[in-house]
Amino acid sequence: MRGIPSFEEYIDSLGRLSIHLDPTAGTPESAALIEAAQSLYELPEIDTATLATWANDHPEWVPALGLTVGLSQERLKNTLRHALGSSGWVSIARARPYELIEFLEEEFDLVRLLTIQRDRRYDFGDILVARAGTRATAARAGAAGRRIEDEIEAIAEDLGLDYETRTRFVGRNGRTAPCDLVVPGGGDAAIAVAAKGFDSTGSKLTDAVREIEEMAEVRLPRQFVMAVIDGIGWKSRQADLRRIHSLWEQQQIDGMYTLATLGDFRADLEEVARLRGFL
DNA sequence: CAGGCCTTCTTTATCACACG
DNA sequence: CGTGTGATAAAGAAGGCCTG
Repeated sequence: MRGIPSFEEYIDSLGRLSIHLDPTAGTPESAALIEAAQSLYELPEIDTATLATWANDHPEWVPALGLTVGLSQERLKNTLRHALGSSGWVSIARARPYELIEFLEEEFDLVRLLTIQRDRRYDFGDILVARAGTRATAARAGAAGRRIEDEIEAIAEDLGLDYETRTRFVGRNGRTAPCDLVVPGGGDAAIAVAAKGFDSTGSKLTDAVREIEEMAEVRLPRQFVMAVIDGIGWKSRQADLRRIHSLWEQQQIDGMYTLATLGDFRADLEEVARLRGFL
């Protein structure tokens, strides 16, 4: 047996896993996009009718229209699922191309954006900006996440409650669980609130469910647990959403709300706070 | 700088339909 | 009527930023 290397030696032996790719190298995906762009470029006229025909002729190129209005492939999927009932743009483009284009037009201004971008000349700076795009989307993600948190915090603030945000609360047997808002504080929690908004999908939604299950498990009977859950990402993650909903049905948590029913949230929060003598 | 957040990418399972 | 294939849905892993 070899001896155990020291921690420092281990650290020094860590290496890079990913390989670096030449950003100018082509891939099958980029080739398809270039072909799609060329095809759009050659359209003699751009309007909803010609685009519907185009989409119907090339269903697999629909993502190019998404990119035109600033929708990545994943966002396109989730948006279509929300609006047209399915994330499958191929089927949609084949069966109801007009509906697809009308939607992109009304919601995202497709014709205008395509028209002005198609004939524009792009320089080196534009390319660098495009490559830096992932950074911008990550920043947007953070902002979207705080949206719900900010909303519920504003309500607690407006009601004049003492509260803490983004912390853990203590439940039975001294066990703790995470929460996004707690009244009046994590150490003496009476009301714990989870805020989980996702416009995209992924296993993070499963993690969010696990977190709420943890809250339900740790809570004392007298502690009130509420969850504000929203975002179109849940439409592609219905099994996870169902798990939260059944916690509610079984009264393991006391309330579940979307941004649209935040009025109920406020009313319930106020009622419980009054009951506990915080107001 | 650990921990938290959402999005993107990848893989696996399920479904629908054409074909022989 | 079984099978194979293309497409969608669902699940899992990774990436990248921000905040306290």
